[in-house]
Amino acid sequence: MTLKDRINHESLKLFSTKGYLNTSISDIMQAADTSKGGFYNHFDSKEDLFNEVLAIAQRIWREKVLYGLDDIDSPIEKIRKILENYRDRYLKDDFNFPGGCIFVTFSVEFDDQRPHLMKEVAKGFIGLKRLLKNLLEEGKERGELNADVNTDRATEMIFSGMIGSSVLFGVDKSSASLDKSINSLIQYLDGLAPNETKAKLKIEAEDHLLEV
Amino acid sequence: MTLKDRINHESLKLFSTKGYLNTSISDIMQAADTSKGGFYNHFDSKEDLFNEVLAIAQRIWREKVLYGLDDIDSPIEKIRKILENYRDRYLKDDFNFPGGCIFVTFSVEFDDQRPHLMKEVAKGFIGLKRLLKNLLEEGKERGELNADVNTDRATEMIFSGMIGSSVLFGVDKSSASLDKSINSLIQYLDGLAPNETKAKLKIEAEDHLLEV
DNA sequence: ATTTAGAGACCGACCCGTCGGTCTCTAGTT
DNA sequence: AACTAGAGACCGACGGGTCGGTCTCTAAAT
Repeated sequence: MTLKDRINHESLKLFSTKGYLNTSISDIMQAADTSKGGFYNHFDSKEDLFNEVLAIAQRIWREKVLYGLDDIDSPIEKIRKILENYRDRYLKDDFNFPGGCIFVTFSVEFDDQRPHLMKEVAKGFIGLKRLLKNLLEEGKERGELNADVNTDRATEMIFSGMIGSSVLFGVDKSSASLDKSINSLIQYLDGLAPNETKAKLKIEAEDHLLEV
Repeated sequence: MTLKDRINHESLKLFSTKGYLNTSISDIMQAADTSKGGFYNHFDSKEDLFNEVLAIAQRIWREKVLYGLDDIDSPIEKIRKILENYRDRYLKDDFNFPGGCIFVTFSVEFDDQRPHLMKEVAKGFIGLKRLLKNLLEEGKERGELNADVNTDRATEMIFSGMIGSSVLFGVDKSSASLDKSINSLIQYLDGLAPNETKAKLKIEAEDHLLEV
């Protein structure tokens, strides 16, 4: 592993835990076991490093979260897979992101003070949201969702649920509670399916008949 | 308005936009139009200021988000009111929190580097979650929720949805998109109600009969 | 009513440490 | 001998915090 790779990887970890602004070059030097000279030999500036690390983080995110999606045909099952990947392969990835979702960290520290950096980070959010929306719409077209499901609202629920879950995982660092919140999203997704809804519907209709 | 109040209020605003660690005493001095001496005459340290500001933020949060709850009997309607307050009275409160939810900002910057400060912030999250859970359970007991609703999961959905919404509001600062994400949560809440579910159920049952 | 003493609000120069970044030098490779 | 990766001394700006001092306001003394 070259020094540059080491700096990139250690920066990724530090940024995910401390954020960009609160990570100093000294922190990075120490973690990567190098010096000012070693650092500035490979990077023009801290912001230069940031851009490289962001690109790496996005690449890893894609690898982790979109893993195995091509093997799945159903758009709704793809979303389930995304949620599972997000939970198990991305947020719990202590090797790359010991501090939790790096994009959430970035967005919170950049939103009001580093607009030009924020822009790059926001692109990722927009991409994820669009992906979810497209999959939900395709799922609905294919009849995998109940006809009365509003895909816009479902997108909002899953998307903000994912972001919220990762913030809360950052707070308590508990795998168990991360599982709970992501599993709730998966259950929510299941609840949008027409067959289950209809099964539930039948049972309740019967109950209702018994009651009346 | 005394200098101390001014410092507290300006700090509240600055912390909500820039976070605690990235707000300097100089920033605060400038915003409150005072000097080092003026500042340290009222506060022992930056952390001392933080504790005071946190208490103020929590008080405002309660005032804003729990506003009008006592006039409502139904626990589920209370949750609806909380969501509406959270959307209109809290997150859009530019006077106190121009940078969005201050607790999210704090939690993201503290989670891995200021555990003792994190603890205080986390208490608020725990309190909100418990409040939601209690209301949902009470709502279910009263028959305001469908019998098959899992209150634990519903709590997770609403709670992480609220947190996620405020992060995303911080990113795009768009009232319209905040409305969309909070309204989706309200619609979700409505979907847990037994009457609506049964009405929907009936209609769909009829449709199903027609199809078969 | 006037004087005056003291409390404390407020100012800003200053301290030391750390920040991001530059520069020179060394040691190893080719 | 030429080149280069890396080391670390160094720079000015800025961080949180201190300190000597001024100004104002109140309350007791006259």
